[in-house]
Amino acid sequence: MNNKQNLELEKLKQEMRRGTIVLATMSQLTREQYGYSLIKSLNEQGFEIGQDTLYPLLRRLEEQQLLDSEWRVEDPRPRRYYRLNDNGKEVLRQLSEDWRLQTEVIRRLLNEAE
Amino acid sequence: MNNKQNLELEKLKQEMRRGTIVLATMSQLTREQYGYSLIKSLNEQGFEIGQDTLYPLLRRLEEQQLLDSEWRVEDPRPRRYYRLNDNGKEVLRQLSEDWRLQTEVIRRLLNEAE
DNA sequence: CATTATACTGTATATAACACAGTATTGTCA
DNA sequence: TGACAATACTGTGTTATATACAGTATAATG
Repeated sequence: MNNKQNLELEKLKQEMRRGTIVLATMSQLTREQYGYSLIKSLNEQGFEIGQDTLYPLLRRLEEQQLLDSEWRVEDPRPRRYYRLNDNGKEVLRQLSEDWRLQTEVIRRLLNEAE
Repeated sequence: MNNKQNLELEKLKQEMRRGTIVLATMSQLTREQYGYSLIKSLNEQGFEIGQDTLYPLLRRLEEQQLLDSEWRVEDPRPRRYYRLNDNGKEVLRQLSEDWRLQTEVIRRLLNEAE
């Protein structure tokens, strides 16, 4: 596999991860977190995500009224805390359900391919 | 859940499916298929995909030299047949592996969220 | 012979991940 | 004490891709 092909492969993998980013992020926001801790936490658990991706996503989720955020200045350093609201929790439930169904479909497709 | 929120939810689900489209499509192309049969086959197995999505994808995969295609005019009707080449099969293998790892990570994240 | 299913091609658009740049504060350790 | 790494964001592109929309044309079916 040459260099260009490897690059294409990486792009395809990235594209695959793309769809899961919202789900992975929301899954961690049933309890309150701030951006940096969220990145660390996801990375430690094997889900790679950078600032470049997370912060815009958080703002978008807030626009869509799925989470609430709040500045906290009492902390050792000012931080913005994020947490799913009821709306967001319901959406997370539904996305999780959809995810389960969808992965089952893919699992079958892949098995068949072998 | 009001109308606007439902729309947002559908958009998020769609976004989730997005990443799986290449994988699902490629999984069916270890054996030769033409576009229309591919759409039918995927839909029957629970994976929704339309012409709008599939044909541009097939053209892209061919550009990336992951599949070969060929017009067949002897058929009752002219059809373009698609099939993964060796390159594509290798990419499918690697994507499948990545998918397995990735879904395992998400599974853990979701369990933890409950 | 009208309608439905089949089987594509081509162009346009919206969205979201990611890139890149910038700002500023808090440990830490030599 | 002063440099450096880690922390903790904001703002503005760029690019790739799914999807929308439009169009073309043939085969089967009742």
